[in-house]
Amino acid sequence: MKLLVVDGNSILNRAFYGIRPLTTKDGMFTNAIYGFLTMLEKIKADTAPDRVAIAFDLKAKTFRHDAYALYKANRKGMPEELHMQLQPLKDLLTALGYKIVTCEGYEADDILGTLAKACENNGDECVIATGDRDSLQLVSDRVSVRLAKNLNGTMIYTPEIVKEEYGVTPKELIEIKAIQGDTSDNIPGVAGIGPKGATELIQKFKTVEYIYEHIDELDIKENMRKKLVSSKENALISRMLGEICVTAPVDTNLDSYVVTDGDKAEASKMMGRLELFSLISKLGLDKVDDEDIKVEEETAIFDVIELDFDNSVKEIKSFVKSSNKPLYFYTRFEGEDALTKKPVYSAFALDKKIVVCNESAVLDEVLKSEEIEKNVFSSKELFSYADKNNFEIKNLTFDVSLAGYLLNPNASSYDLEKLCAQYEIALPVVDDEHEDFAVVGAMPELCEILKKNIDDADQGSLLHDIEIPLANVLAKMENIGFEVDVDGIKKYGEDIKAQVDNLEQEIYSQIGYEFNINSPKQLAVALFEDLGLPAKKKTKSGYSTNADVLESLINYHPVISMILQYRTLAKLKSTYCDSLIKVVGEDSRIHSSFNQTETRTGRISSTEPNLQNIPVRTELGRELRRFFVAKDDCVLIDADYSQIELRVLAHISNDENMCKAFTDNVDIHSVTASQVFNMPLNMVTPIMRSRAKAVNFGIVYGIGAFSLAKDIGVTNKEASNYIKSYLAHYSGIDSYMKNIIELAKSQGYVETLFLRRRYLPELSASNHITRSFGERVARNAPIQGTAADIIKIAMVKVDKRLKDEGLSARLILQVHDELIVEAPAYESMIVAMILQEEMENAAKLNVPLVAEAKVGKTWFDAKD
DNA sequence: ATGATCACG
DNA sequence: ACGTACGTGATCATT
Repeated sequence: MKLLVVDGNSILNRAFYGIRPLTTKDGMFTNAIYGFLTMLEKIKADTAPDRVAIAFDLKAKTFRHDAYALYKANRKGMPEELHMQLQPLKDLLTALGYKIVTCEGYEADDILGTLAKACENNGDECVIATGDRDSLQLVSDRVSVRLAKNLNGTMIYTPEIVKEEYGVTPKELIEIKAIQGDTSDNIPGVAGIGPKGATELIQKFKTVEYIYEHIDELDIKENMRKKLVSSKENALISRMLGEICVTAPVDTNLDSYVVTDGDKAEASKMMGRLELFSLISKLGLDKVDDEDIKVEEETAIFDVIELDFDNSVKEIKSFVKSSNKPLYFYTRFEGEDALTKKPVYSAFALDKKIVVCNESAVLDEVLKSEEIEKNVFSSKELFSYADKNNFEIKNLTFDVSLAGYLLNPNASSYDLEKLCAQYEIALPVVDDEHEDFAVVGAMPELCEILKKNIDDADQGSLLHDIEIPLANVLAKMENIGFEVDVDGIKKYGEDIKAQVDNLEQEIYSQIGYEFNINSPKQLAVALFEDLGLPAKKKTKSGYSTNADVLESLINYHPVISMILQYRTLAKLKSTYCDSLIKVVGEDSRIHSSFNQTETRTGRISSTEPNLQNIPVRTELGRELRRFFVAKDDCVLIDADYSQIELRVLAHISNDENMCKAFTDNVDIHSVTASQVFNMPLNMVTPIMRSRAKAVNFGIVYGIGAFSLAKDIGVTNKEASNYIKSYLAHYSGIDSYMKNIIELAKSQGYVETLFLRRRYLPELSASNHITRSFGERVARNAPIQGTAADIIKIAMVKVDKRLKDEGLSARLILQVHDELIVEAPAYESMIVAMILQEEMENAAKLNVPLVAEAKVGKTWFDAKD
């Protein structure tokens, strides 16, 4: 029989500190729970126990020794964000069928010791899972300790391995500790003797007791004997404190620790509430969960019926007419990319009935109908479908995924299942063959809750006037795509490949052997071991070889600049030539996907391929933009905002000096330089301007002197002076930065000018790194988010203007502060005007918004 | 699957 | 004493 004993508090601690903070929407921390359960699964998989006991400390006020209580009292308690996870975890473990063991007046350690001892006595096997080395003293022939070093690394300790690592038997570890002490456990030990001395003494004399009994006769160096004598009392107390108790009054009958079925439905429900959806499936709870909740909540039973065109339309129309409510439906799309995506079926939630139809004509009929008010799951896919089939969608009033995103942009996805779980909406019961459709039956209720929450957050306009219309614009952008010159890219790629090959050979000859330059690990060996160059920065898995580090080494060895060059070119080749070519459609155009529910700030993102990070900063990289072209007889009109984030900052903070700078339309970085360096504008040098520019960026990101110093290559002190001077001159920004944190703490979130929210649970973290991150985000999110809102508004307005004025020009790309339109050459002037006008008038700020449009045959030409 | 690196705003 | 700017996505190597 094999018993697994888990040191609950210790593993919980590891999980909490080892996993980045995860929280639910309303700020409940869940990272430790998540980590604990993940680790528990791993431990079980590794050790295959027959029985499991999970030991926790009680919130014990009494300890078994008074002296111990005194020492322990100094120990720091758990941080609140860990403590709040403790009871939910225990409840969850119980629901999962585990036996939790606690013992009044004893610590988890003692429970481990007692159970381990019991196994030993009965001839059973025991594995102790902990993160705490204290338990190593329990190791024996029948007891092993599985020590979690960090999230990935674990060590199994047997008596042999303890001996190997410590040079003593497990029992003797207690003796060592008595002398060496342990500050984290407040065990004093012998002052002046550390691990080395303690180990030596115990290797020679085995026990503390023996040492003190024969203190005068033993062969010990005089100064060490002195230390031992003067700390005798502490040593004896320490000996007592350090030994784990093996006689705690806990149930030692192993059959009490069988893992039962527990209450899986309850467990799954609890995890749903904690928004730990990935765990539900990881623990294999999916199916059980749904049904049990349904029964418990007495949810309605829905019929799922598959109908043909005539009957579907009949049912839908009669529902709409009689219920006087919107139509709720989900359309399933399948396909590789924007062009091949097709509707497979649509499922409509009617009264206690889900009508499924795979004839797209039904979908067409519904989408075109002005009478049918539509609540949908993903409007972008529907808009895309309508666009491809040349009709317009009428009366689409609600999009579940967009609403879910606005309410909590921190979530990782917004599918119906997840949203229903998050908002605790029970799925209806349907027959076995139609389980997949059950979520559709929950849509009316889900929409009701989402709408209420959107109203409560005052986000109605953001959803209806910005995001939903934008979904239509994005869908059209995806469908149109961006024409590329494939042959041009190929030639360019071949040219680069030749250079990469050359560099590769040269690097090999410089280093003296062939290796994979793309492997940071192998490169680190080559540079820092074989060439003996100084390693500057460490990463988790070794020495960093990033561009910063390499640049600092550039004068040490000629191979460094070759490697830098190699990296640049290899990236250009693989990401921007080879991969780009693979995603060019039959129509010679690239159809990127624009994701509207991805970023936490409100920006859109672009994937497959990402067209928002096409090179521009280096000359060679920028060349690539020559192959992004307008189609025959057309041109590209590229318009970008000037300093939109700083203008937004000027508006939000209403800082007098910064607002004036923008109103006067003067160069903001020069003005900042003159403020920071305290001199007239005409005395500002290019270096001063570039430093001031870095400060401006830093301020937007939430700034720290260290990072600013690193960025512009000045001392920490200088950087901190810049910041001080900046905030003194822009006092409005200073007070904004202070106030926004207070506001964020008190309301739990920050918001943009257009009421887009971002929740900031990090602000209540006790870990200062996490908290500082939260503070930077609190400063940055309203700025970046408002800028995102503004360009979204501009996109909707530009799209409408182009249509209203009967132009053939079309928006094809957005890059955060830049819009690109493809238009017949003869429309270029009017389009440039429209772009500038709509972008500049997208929002009314305290400072003017400025946008500039340029025309060219290729993206390269239209960019400057 | 995760980390390191590097492309963009 | 800490570790260090905000937001993304793709690639390659490695586990």
